[in-house]
Amino acid sequence: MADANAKPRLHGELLSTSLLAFLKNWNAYGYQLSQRLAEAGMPQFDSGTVYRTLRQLEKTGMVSSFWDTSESGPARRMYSLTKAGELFLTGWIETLQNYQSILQTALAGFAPKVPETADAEPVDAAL
Amino acid sequence: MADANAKPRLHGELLSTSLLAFLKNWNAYGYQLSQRLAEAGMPQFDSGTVYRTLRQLEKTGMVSSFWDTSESGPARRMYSLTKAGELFLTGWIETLQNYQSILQTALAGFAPKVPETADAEPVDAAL
DNA sequence: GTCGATAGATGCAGTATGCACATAGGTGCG
DNA sequence: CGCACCTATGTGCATACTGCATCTATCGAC
Repeated sequence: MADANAKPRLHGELLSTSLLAFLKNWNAYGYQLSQRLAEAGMPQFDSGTVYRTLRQLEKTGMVSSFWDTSESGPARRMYSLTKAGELFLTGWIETLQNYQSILQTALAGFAPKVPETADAEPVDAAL
Repeated sequence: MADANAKPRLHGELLSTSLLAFLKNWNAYGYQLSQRLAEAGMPQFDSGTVYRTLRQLEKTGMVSSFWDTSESGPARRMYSLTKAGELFLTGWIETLQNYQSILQTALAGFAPKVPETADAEPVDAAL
């Protein structure tokens, strides 16, 4: 999962959140979302996973979809965000913001309140 | 995975990154990290997963550890960040920052550059 | 008809995860 | 001592998620 020279790759909750965010003010279908994410500079990820994630989000009521056959070409499954999805998205945004601020705190010298725990001299990272 | 009333839960890369960040200027052991994360306001997560993740990070060379028996009580596995871990961490921080900015863009009215694709009027999220 | 792009989906093998439980050292107490 | 409880780490198992390859299908161009 975490390989030395592994490029960060989005999946799981991050992918879900991305998709919901893109759908916030935009109705789109899987192929489109997959492309936009790639264009947006996200590390590329599996389109199969995108489709499956979307179906999952639908199953849990975060998005709703219908087959769009108005355009020519293969039918598209158009997705749109539901109220539940919006709420869920909001929750995640908050969590991520909180997460980032904790990360920053941890990186900037020290972590959270350290009661009386070990002193732990800033050892020169061994390898 | 994404349940309507599911509270965001950290795992995967997010958990790995958290752990590495905490270890950046601080040597600590699993139990400690688990507690700090909880105290920091992170959604609570499985301690078993934390331990396993730490072992994994060690296996991939991100952290190194040794048994600390200096204090009384059960032996502790003290972890410290390696050079590789620092690099990996840096990469992830960047990715996450990029990720967040994309999220923000998507949330703030519209997503990434939309070439000529569907107009998609800002439909009032159906349910 | 065949090639390529679009659009979505699935099978499979490998991995990650949550939950419950196991192990063990140490302290406090009657 | 016996026992409860906290610290500290780990494991087994069933389930879920993931990446990769592959499959179907529609349409336009040649």
